[in-house]
Amino acid sequence: MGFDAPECGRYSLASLKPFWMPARLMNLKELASKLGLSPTTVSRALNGYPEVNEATRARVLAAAKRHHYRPNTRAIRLATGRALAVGHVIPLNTRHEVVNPIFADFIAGAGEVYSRAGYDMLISMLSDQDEERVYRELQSRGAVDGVIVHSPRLDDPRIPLLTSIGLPFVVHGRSTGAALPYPWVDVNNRRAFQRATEFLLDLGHRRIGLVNGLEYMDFAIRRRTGYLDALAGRGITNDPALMSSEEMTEARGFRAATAMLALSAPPTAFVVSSMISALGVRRAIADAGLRLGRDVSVVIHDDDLSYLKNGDDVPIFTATRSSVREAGRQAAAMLLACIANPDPTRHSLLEAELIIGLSTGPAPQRP
Amino acid sequence: MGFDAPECGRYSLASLKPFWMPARLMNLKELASKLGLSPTTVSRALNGYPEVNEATRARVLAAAKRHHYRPNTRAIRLATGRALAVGHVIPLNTRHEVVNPIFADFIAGAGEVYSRAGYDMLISMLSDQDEERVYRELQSRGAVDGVIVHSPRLDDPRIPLLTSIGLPFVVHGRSTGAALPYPWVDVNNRRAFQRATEFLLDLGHRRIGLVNGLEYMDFAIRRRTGYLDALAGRGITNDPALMSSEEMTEARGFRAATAMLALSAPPTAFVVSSMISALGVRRAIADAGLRLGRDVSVVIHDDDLSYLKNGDDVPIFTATRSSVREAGRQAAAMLLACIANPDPTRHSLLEAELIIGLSTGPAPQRP
DNA sequence: AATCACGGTCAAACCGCTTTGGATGGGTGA
DNA sequence: TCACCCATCCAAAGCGGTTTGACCGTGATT
Repeated sequence: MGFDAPECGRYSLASLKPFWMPARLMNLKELASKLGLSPTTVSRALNGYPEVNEATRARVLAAAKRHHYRPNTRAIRLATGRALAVGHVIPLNTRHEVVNPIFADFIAGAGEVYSRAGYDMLISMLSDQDEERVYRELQSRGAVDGVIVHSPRLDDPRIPLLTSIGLPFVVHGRSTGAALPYPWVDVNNRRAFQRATEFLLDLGHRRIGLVNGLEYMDFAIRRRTGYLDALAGRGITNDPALMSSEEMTEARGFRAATAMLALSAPPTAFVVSSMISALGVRRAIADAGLRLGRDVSVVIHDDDLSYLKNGDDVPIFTATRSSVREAGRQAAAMLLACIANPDPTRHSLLEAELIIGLSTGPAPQRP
Repeated sequence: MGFDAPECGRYSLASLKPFWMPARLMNLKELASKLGLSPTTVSRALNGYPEVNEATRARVLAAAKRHHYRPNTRAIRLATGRALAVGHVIPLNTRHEVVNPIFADFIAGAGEVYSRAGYDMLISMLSDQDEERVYRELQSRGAVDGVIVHSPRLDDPRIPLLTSIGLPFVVHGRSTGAALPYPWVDVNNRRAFQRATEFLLDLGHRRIGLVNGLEYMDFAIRRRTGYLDALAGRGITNDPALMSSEEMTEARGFRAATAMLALSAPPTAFVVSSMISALGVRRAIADAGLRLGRDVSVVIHDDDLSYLKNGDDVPIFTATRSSVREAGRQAAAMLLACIANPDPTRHSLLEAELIIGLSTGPAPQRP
């Protein structure tokens, strides 16, 4: 308590003043006494309760504005018992500490909804080992009213955990094998990849490579299922050499595609799980002396990331597109709804849109 | 208050129970009475105050662990007057709502530091119009103890604003023209780009294109200065047709490089402000039938983003590399220091490392 | 033996807001 | 005229911690 003396010689004390003396803030009691009213009445006036005279309310509102009064969030939180905040717990891939690239756009969407509702957004990123501890603490410290669960895996342990400790949550994605019902927002990954694959089949491609994400992630499994369903629908047996499952980075995409293109019967097309992997696939195609969209076709899944747009006007890649920012908005809205009125049966399944870009064309004639 | 009845038929009420009945939590008073001690003593024991018997302290700690006691953050915040939280206000480019791609890695680094210090990290993203309002509210609501200022512009108005309202802050980057001293963490952008350009000059390149970010951003100006300094140092006059300043997206990088390569005297090398733009530059080079690293050289600035690594083992691009995650760690640590003991003269200048990749080679002989 | 210092503990005030349970007084209906 | 109602407003009790100031034995000091 009380600040230490500054230990800087170069700058005048005057110019430093604001650093040492934060402005004293107006509080309820002071505002009330200025108005000659009780704190009770002022509080009610500001919060729109009916039992206060409209003339009084107007006076109060005017005074509040004039004195730049903002109720202290800390006090509100304690008094109401609500945190007025939600948490996003972002798992970092333990081995490489990779942040999921869709994360920024997702929370940009979610943040819109929270700020409109007067909620704060808390982020905690951590290696996935101490996830359980973090969720428990978030709950017992009363830091948040609910959380978003990111990057669900198969039969994800976080779902029973959160359910049992009674912390409201919404999952971004789904978790195959979960025993309990839980609220979620997800893209129809299976359908998207089935359509992408069928689109290539319709163009005459028969050997189609899958460059997928790591298949302990739920979405990656669904995507593979869609890919396999499409092949099976045309009576094509799948070739394990044409299916890779890796982290979704440029380098891994490059490596996977290079390996497949070196096969004696190389693929004439790829379905790729992410924009970033696809950049590596594109590089592999170029390095092999082939031309994208003519010699080799590529369909990607496009999360419509703001900093990695699939082209300005014409899409570079043909893609199944689904805005992850919109998913963020929906998940946030659903979480707020769950906080107000818990109901694990809520969910929202978003359909991806197939957009045609420059990266696909008919299968080349001579194999 | 009080939950509404569930309106779902499919699931048994038992399985829903956790959704309706969050577990009651242990609090100080209850813990104290279980121990036959006063709340005062228990509080002091847990917080390591000296005036409590070590035997008592041990008892208290054991009981706290046994009952899974966590002090309620809301109460601590109110009682101590500290928010125990810091804010990151992320400006969204108003026109396109683009999130800065380095953001995720920066806060991953910052988050490490905060969580070790027991601080929460609050994110708010918003169009840059209502920034001022947000900072003021963050302050007057008492939601945070300090903030990180992202993406500073020339003579950024946020610096005098925060200084005057007395909210501790650290800038990630610098703001040319600021009148007051302020704490910052930044990469030596000028030096990095000077070295990158000199490296290309040493390889014999004479016409070097600059694909820069938008030059109302402070870092972009410093980078251009470094580029120009290097050219001037060799007595080369710069050609405005070889300098572009755009949003750092793949498509813009592609466009800028394509235009330069179509000049009658095209560049034989590029200095590129970001990994993402460089992907577009690479595409432009390939589309022009040229080969990266042989016909055309490229040096990029690499923020060492976790999801967009510059190659797995060998760097794809020659680059000036500086980890933005490390910058996040430093900024966070500095902010915590400023909160504890304000001092606007703190700063940290990180030097980028020049790493040689596959994208550079000697200038081709016949121009 | 009386005094002092001190380690260990506690009661109570406080942080700034919400909310419960009255109080007050003018208007109404019988 | 009197009881009753309703519109307004307020005092005080939380919320769950921290922190101040006081208290009380005990061994050391004089």
